[in-house]
Amino acid sequence: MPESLQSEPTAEAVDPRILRSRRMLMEALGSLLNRKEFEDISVQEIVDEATLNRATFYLHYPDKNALLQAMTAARFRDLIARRGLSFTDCDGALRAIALGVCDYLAETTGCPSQLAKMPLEGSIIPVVEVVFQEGAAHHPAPPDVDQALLGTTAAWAIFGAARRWLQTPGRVSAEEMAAKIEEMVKPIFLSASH
Amino acid sequence: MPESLQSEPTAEAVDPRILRSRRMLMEALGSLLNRKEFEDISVQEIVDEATLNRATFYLHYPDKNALLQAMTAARFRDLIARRGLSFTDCDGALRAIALGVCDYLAETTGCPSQLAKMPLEGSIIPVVEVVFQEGAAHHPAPPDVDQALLGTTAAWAIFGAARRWLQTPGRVSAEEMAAKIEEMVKPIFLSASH
DNA sequence: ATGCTTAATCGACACTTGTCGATTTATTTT
DNA sequence: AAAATAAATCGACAAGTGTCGATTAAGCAT
Repeated sequence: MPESLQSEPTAEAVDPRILRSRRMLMEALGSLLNRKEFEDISVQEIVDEATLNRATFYLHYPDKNALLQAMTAARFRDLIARRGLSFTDCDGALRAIALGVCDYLAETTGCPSQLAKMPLEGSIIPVVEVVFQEGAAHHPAPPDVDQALLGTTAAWAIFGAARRWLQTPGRVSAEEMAAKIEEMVKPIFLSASH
Repeated sequence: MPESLQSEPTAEAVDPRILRSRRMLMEALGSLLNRKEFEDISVQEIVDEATLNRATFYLHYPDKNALLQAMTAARFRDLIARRGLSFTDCDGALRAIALGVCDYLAETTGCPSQLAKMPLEGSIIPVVEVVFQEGAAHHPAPPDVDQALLGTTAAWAIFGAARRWLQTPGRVSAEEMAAKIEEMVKPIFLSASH
C-alpha cells in the first residue's frame, strides 16, 4: 500500500486514478482549511469539495487526520525540493533546513487555523529525517556512530524549537530563529566524535 | 478549567467529586489498554469500566485523546516524582531524565498496544520541559540565552531519540540508550555559551 | 478492439460522537 | 441544619464515522 504521491520518480507505474483522487482530496482539504478549522471539517465536506464519493476517501486514507498528514508531508517535501535542500552541499544546510521548517509552519498557520497541533509532527519530522539520511550518505564515513539516530534526534529538536518559536507572541524573524536553531542543533552531530 | 490532578499541593481546594471522576476515568482507560488498542476503545466503554455516565466524561475531557494525554502526563509525572528527579542536583540529571523517558515508553508500550503514537508527545514532552524549567531556576544565572527554548529543544530531542530507540528491533538497554541521549543532548545546553 | 484488472460510485448499515435540557445527588457555605 | 452551589446522571438528539456488497467505469494488457 503506497502511502504518498510524488516520491520515487522512476518507481513502478501507479494508476493515474489513484494520483488524481489523492491530489484532489489534498487540494480540497487545503482549500477548506482557508475557510474553517480542521476539527470542523467533515469527510463529507472534503469529498464534496473534491467531487468524489465518500467511500473513495476511505479507499485512500483511514481518516481525515491521515489525509492532513499526507498533505502536510507533500507540501513540506515540495518546499524543501523547491529550495533545493539536499544535505550534499553540507554547510549552511542545517540552517536552511531549520529555516524551511520555520517558514513552513509560519506559512500554513498564518491561515485562520492554528495548525501547530499534533498531526504535523508525524509529517514534517520524517521529511527532515530523510534529508539528514541523504546527507549522511554523502558524508565522509560513519565510524561506529548511529547516523540515523543523530538525524532523528536533530529532526525532533528542530521541530520542537520551531514549534515553540511559532507560538511565541513577539517572535523574532524566521531567519534569526533558524540561526539559533542551528547553533543548538549542530553540536548534536559533533557529539558523536567526542 | 483545571487540566490535571495531583499537582499544586497547596492549591485551592478542588471538589473531591472531580478528582474521583478523573481518577476513575484514567484507571478505566488504563485497564482497557491492557486488553485492546486505544483506537478500538469507545468513550462508552471507558465510562462503563469507570461506572460513570458518558456525559460526565465530556464534563472533564473534550475527547478520549485528551484523557489519554492527561493519563500519560500523570503517569509520567508520577514516575519522575518517584525517582526524585528534579534538576537541582544538576549533574547526571540529564541522563536520569532520558532514562525516565525510555523506561516509561518501554513500560507502557510493553502492553498489547504500541502506544508510540502521537498523543504521547503532547503529554511527555511538556513534563520534561517543566523539569528543565525548574532546573534552570536553580541554575547560576541566565545571561541572555533563552533557557525555555533550550529546555523545549532538549525535551523534543530526548523524546524523539527515545521514541526511535523504542521502535528499534534489536534495541540496546535503556541505560545504554540514556547515556547516548545524554551525550547528544548535553551540548544543546552548552551551545548558549558559544 | 477485447477482455482483465482494479479504482470509483452508490446506498445502506450499525455505531460513535458531542451536545442539550432537565433532574438528582453530593459538597460547601452560611 | 438548611440553603446555595456545583457535579453527576439520564434520555434523547442530529451529525458524523467507518464499513459493506453490489454496480459502474476507467486503465492496462494481449
